[in-house]
Amino acid sequence: MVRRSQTELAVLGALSVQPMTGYAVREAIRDVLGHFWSESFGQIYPTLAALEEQGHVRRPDRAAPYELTASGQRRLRDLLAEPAQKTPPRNGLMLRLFFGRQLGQAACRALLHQARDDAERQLAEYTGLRAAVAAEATPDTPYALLTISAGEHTARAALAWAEDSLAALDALPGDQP
Amino acid sequence: MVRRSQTELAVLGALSVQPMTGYAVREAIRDVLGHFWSESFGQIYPTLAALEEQGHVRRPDRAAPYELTASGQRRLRDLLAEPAQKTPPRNGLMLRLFFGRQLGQAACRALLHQARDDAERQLAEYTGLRAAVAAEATPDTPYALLTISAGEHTARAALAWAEDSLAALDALPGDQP
DNA sequence: CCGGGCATGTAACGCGTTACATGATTCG
DNA sequence: CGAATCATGTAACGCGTTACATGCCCGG
Repeated sequence: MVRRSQTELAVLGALSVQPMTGYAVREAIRDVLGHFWSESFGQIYPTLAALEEQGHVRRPDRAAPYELTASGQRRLRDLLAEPAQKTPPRNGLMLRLFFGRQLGQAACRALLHQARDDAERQLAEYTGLRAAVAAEATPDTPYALLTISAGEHTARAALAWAEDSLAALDALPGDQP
Repeated sequence: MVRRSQTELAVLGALSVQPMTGYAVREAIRDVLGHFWSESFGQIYPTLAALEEQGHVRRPDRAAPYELTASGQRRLRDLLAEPAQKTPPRNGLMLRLFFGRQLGQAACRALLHQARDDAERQLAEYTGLRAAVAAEATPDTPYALLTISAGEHTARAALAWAEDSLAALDALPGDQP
């Protein structure tokens, strides 16, 4: 089974919004998709070069931003229609908590505090982001809000879980912090 | 900044429960940590070989299961104490929904249905798992329950989000399915 | 005796990150 | 004029997956 990169999809998607330089593509992915996607320079530039060679993107001249061609537009739709391949799970926090007895109860509490604070900060971020996105209504806005909503739900779940878990550790016999 | 693998940690952690062959380590990771961690054969065997060379694990003879040495025990605690490095986010579902206008409303609905069903199935799985783990009380049980609880919270959040989102798409002007 | 599970590895490959190198432009 | 930002790339490396190769042992 071939494992295919989804970098191409992310780059084409970014360019479908508006023409951009490679640098701007990276910024767009970091700032707009950053909550659920990431790409590094070392991926973006070679991908753009390959896309240009295949005629999916074009630059009027070397200084101009890349823009989607008709074939690139088609390619984007094809890639979007492919099933999303899930990355294998790798949650370092869970790995540590699972072996929490080896790590010690106090350290586990610290990890959970950290997780709670992270979730709170993220939730605030999403709330601000939602306001910013909702302000300007484009045909794309409803879909962007879907992904923000997912972030909010996830952050709230993480928050509740961390607090449940801190309570559960408190109820545990043994050294209290 | 060095990016360090956490495979070593997962393998040492598995062996901290009981001595195991490489094959059993893989099964344990798949069946017990599977909800938040994954390793493949191609990682496990070389890691075991390296750990053996460093004296962190030992095999009485070539057919026997690996067991932790005192130094391996120490190594495990050191690795557990290191901060969990988060893998960069890569959520193919969100990527597709974000560009949902290009993909089409009907296809988005299909993705969300799929997500809802997945979340429901997972939730049921966690409930069963919780019962199984809670049945046998060991000092490790409370920590295992923490990770199961995280799974439950996450699955419930995904479920609620998918249903919210389906409703939001229904409210959208445009082609209804 | 044969199929399936147990068991141990290795080789090849692709993906992705990090670090390095370089230059233009802009702004204080 | 010097620092920061914009901009484009390349090289090296590590991680992880997949596929391949091999053999043992046990139950039907």
